[in-house]
Amino acid sequence: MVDETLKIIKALSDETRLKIVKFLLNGEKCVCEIFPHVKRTQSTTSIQLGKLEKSGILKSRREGKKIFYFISDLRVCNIFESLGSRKKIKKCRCEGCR
Amino acid sequence: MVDETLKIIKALSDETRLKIVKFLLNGEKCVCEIFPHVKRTQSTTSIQLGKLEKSGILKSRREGKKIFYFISDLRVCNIFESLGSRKKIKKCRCEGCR
DNA sequence: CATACATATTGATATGTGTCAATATGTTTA
DNA sequence: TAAACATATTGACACATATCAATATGTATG
Repeated sequence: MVDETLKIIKALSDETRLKIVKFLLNGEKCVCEIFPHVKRTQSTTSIQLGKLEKSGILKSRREGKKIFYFISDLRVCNIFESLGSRKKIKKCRCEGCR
Repeated sequence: MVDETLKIIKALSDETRLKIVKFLLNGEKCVCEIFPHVKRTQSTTSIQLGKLEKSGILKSRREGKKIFYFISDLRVCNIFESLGSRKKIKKCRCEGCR
């Protein structure tokens, strides 16, 4: 139980990754939208997206040349609510939110 | 808003610190109880307790020779609920819980 | 006041990881 | 199928940090 909790918290414990997840609270985005938003290189962003996906927080789908990422774990949304983020979650695609 | 969230998440993103905080969900503990529980050196434990206190998650009080640490931020308790920790929070001393 | 006890700090070390440029992979389009 | 586009991977590097043993600090007790 510590392990699973730690996995999720560690996945969010980096500025780039946290910004990505917060950005995705507005709905799915493709990589080409994400990396300018977080102000990181395309490669850096891709690496961090990979980690978020590996940890189970995000999922991705291909649409033509683009790949879209979206939040896939309700617990992540709950964490932001817990932390008093007043931002309304609009188009989160995770099971609990849609 | 990312900054404050990140601060809390980073504070919890280490196995030792996470174990400490989970342990303290049962109520305040002194250092001499904490470091055997997390299976770390007294010095290591003290360092991590210092970081948790600095981040605002914990507070401490002295009672004789011993120093007791306790959770002081409701958001931390909420995070564990968000993450589906079914453990009942019993004696948490943070504002929201007592 | 000297000693034992509880916790904090310091210095050294090892390990992890975030970042970027360059390159590779995969997909569409002309 | 060649070229353009979107994303992923690799290798190098710098930096952060978790850990421990040893020591220092602070508190009570005899």
